[in-house]
Amino acid sequence: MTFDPARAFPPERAATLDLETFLVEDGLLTPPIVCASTARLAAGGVAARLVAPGVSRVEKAAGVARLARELLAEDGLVIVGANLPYDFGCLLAEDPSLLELVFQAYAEGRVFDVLIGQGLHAIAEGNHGQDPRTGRDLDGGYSLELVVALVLGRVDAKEHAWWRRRYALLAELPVEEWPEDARLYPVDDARNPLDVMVAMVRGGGGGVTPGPHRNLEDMAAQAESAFALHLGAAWGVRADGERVHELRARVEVDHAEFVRRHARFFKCAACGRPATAGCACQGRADLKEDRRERKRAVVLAYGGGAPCVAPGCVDGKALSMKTGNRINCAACSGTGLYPAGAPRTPTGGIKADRDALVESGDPELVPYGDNEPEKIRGTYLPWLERGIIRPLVLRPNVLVASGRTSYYDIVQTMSREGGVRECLRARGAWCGAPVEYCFCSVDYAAIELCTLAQACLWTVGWSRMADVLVETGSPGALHTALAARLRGWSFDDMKKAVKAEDPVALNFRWTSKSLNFGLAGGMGSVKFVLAQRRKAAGKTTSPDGQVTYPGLRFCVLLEGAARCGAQVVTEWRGRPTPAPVCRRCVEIVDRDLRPAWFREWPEVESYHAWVSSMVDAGGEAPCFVPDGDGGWTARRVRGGLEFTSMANGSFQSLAADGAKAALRALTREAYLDSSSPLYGSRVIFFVHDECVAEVPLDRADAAARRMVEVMVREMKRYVPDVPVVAEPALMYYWSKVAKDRYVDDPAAPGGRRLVPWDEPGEARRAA
DNA sequence: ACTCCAGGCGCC
DNA sequence: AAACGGCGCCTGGAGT
Repeated sequence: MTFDPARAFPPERAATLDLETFLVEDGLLTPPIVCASTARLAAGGVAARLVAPGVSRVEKAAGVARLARELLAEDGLVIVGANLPYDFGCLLAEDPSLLELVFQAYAEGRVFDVLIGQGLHAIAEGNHGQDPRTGRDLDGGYSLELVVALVLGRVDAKEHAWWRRRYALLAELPVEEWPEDARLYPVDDARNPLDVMVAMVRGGGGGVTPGPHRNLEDMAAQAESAFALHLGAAWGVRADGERVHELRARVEVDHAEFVRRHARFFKCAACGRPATAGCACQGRADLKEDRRERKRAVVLAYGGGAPCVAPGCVDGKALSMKTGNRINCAACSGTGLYPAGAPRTPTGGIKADRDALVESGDPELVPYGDNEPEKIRGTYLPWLERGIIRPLVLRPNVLVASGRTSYYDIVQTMSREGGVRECLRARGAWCGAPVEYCFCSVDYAAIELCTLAQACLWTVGWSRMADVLVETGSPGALHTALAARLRGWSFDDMKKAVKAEDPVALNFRWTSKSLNFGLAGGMGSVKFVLAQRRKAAGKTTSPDGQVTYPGLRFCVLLEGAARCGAQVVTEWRGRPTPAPVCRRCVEIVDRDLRPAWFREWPEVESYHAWVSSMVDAGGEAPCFVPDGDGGWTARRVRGGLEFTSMANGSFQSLAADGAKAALRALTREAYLDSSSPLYGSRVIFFVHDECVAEVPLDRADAAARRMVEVMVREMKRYVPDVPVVAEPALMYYWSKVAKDRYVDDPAAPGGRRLVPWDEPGEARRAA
């Protein structure tokens, strides 16, 4: 039976809801309501009206809440809007008694968000995040204005928008005294989503994506996920002032030292003079990095140095074709040096990233490449500092092309090292919270291997990876099993050796883990070697102990080479490599490791064949979900894919969909189910396979156990034939190194109670 | 002063 | 035959 959007979301049973509110500000995502507007289809057209009864803001807000209650309670009515979680968030702040009705509407699939609808359609079309008229990337997701233009072809969506950010001024005035534009704008804003929704489900819009839209079968899940994300985002997260200040002090010291040591790579931000020369602005302007100098150093370190021979290039400068200005010569990236042997960027520039510096072996460039404090200083600290006085509220984006989520904030990309995450602190008396909380973080173990195994069961019909998972019940066993095979040991021997932290065993397990995570998506030998020489992948010490390399060096680890990179290649199988790379490492991977990996998981070859056939058939991938009958179906498709995107996307989207289902279930329970140990907890944010919640300290153990239960249960609905494991940790400060830590407690299940693994700030400092 | 882009880099 | 993917933010430099 095919899905019919006009049956699932009947326009004749739909009403829009849109609020005008005070402005969102730091720490507050649910500002006071001023008025609402609503629209629905009526005989001969659309009936839209403004709701702002009475004189005072409080009267108006109460009227708006009454309207919302009527709409939510109307049997079968579909609520339509743009970014509805925002409106519901404001409503719930105004009138918490609406909570059950809101969740119920979501549970019944009666919430239709036109922004999500446009994203879903774009995913099917293979142009998510782009303006389909121009192909250019969208700067901040889908807005109502954009969607109205794309679906209806109307460009007047914000015609009366002058008042949009000024409704606070009208809050205490009766509506009769409002300017006409202020009365019209909300009505437009209610009418537009309804017109859009009708086109999305029936077709007939006048724009470039006139409808009917594809993928709307996934609307209910994504809309509720958006609501769950928004609730967590509005709750927000606090930063610990003392830790942030400590971190700031530390990185400023590090930064000053770094600039002093590498002064020749810095120049005055105001006048551009080298930091070493001094200038009139000194002390008043910041220093900034001189990219040209950085690239020159790379060219020289990689054996270049002759003058650039490009036509028109004089000391790295050439004349712009457009403006005639002197700009950097494209051939030498402005260095004025012929870049023989230097690593290059995809567009032909000189690659001067950390890898290029560190691998140059140049005694000055190697330490210059290691500038971890810069990212902390420039990216993480400014954000953390906003969270000292007020909570950091987040701006989630429920749906990206892969089916995963993103944030227009940095929560999903917080550095695991350097004490950055550890600045986020669970609320408690220290910040005036009425309840003591701790963080509970639960993440899935190797979930994308579990979903890969499930995808293979569906596309290939069998999976040795699934067999091992079922046999061991442990995703980590996939790494151990491969390590055992690579080393020629039995599984049990490898397991024991790893537990005993035998260095050889650990090397093999690290290597295996990397192979398992990289190769399923179609990664080749060269990129694999390059990826594993990143700092985060560990480190490798030469047999004589004289050199320690960042990352894994297979020539050293597996074949005892004295040095990595004794021979370097810039071309492999007739194609240039993204960076110079150790020949022996590539050979080991290409000749031994990669084939061994495919022998270990032979289903992947067939899986890749399935991917190839789907790419050949048009590049449209089903985003699998179980059909409840042992097979799969697709609630969403993703178009425009090539081999590697589809090879990855097919298990990535399954993991994303399962994790989102878990997020929804956790959120429902935390808000609605007073009998659950999760009641009163708040799932603050979501990092693909990890849910981070604030849970009341007095029931943290039970809440954590329940989070694990719910997350496993929900993921199992998406990954029915493979075991799923979720691992909890409690902590006062967010951390990736947090492990589950138990104390004996006869009253707790199993006689032990999960407790925070770290200490609250005061205890830490005293210690 | 502003926008745009490439490059770089953090996470899963 | 061969092929990791998915994000968003910051910076410096070019263009306007």
